Amino acid sequence: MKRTSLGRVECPVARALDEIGDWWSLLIIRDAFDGMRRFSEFQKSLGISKGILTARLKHLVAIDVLQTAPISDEGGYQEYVLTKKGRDLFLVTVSLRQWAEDHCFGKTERRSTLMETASGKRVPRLALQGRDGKELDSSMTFVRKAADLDDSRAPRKAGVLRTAER
Amino acid sequence: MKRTSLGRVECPVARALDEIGDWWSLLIIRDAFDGMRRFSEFQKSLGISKGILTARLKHLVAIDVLQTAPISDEGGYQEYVLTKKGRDLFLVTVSLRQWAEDHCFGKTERRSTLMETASGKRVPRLALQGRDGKELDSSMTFVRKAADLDDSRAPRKAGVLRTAER
DNA sequence: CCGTATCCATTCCGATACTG
DNA sequence: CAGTATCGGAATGGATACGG
Repeated sequence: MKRTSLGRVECPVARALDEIGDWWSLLIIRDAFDGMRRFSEFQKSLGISKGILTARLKHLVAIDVLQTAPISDEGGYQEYVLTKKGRDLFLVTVSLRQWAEDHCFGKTERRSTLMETASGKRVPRLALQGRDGKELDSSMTFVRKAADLDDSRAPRKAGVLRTAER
Repeated sequence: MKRTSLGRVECPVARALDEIGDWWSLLIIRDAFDGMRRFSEFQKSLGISKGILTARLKHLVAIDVLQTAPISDEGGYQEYVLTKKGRDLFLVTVSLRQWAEDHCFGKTERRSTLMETASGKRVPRLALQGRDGKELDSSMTFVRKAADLDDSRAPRKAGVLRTAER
């Protein structure tokens, strides 16, 4: 039996994962942000098998995250280039990167770093600002279901979240 | 043969995906942000099979994204609660959500919405600000490899990115 | 209610060989 | 170089039955 499809649910998080939530897609996209465009570049960088890479590239092209373009000086081959939809995944990769920097490395382990070209310094932290300009965290938000769309009155689910201290 | 492990690579994006990059983990975490804590709540919400849910919850506890706590009024059962590491995934879910809102829904399709409790309005857009206060996109950044850490001089890879117009 | 155990189909993925 | 084809092992995931 096939995996349950998340393509038509109302939650945007689920839809995103349905499109790019597999093990390889975001890594391919990361490499594309890093300037890679050719089959062999991806394959070498990722250590992925050719068959899987072919399948993933096809999928990413199909959902318009990547776009193929002919390589002019070479015989009939394609290169894979990010579309607008693909470039818009930038903040996704940044959020993952910053989370992992905080939680997935030992003190002494070295890691690659995202740098700002203009200043030559590290890219600042991502932050979600509320309407009042202060930073929002999850406890200050709630999800309104699509069905409640017409109900412009307030948050039934606010304050529901209970989490561990640490 | 097993899947290549990404647990020890130097790229934080890869490490993040190694820990939470499977099909279900971020959906479980999304539900946890939504206030769910019990096995049956997750199972019902996700339509996931019990065996897989068990495996995923165990994994998330093992990597300290979720934490178990006894349910006081009930016999010996556990509830699953986000840790700090888990709560810090908030921006990851927000970035995925906003991307999918932009690119994965038809004009007329309804979707759930992340709301700000205080104002009762939609959560603003996530944005990455550069040092100068202006918004950064991928073309204004580059990745410095760990090996280049001591080389504090500038960007060799800046401007390498080529993308499609659309 | 909260899982565990088992079964089975599908999918994933790496390895390799092959083609233009 | 850029794939395609095929193989086989491993993991995924749904369904169901069972136990505490």
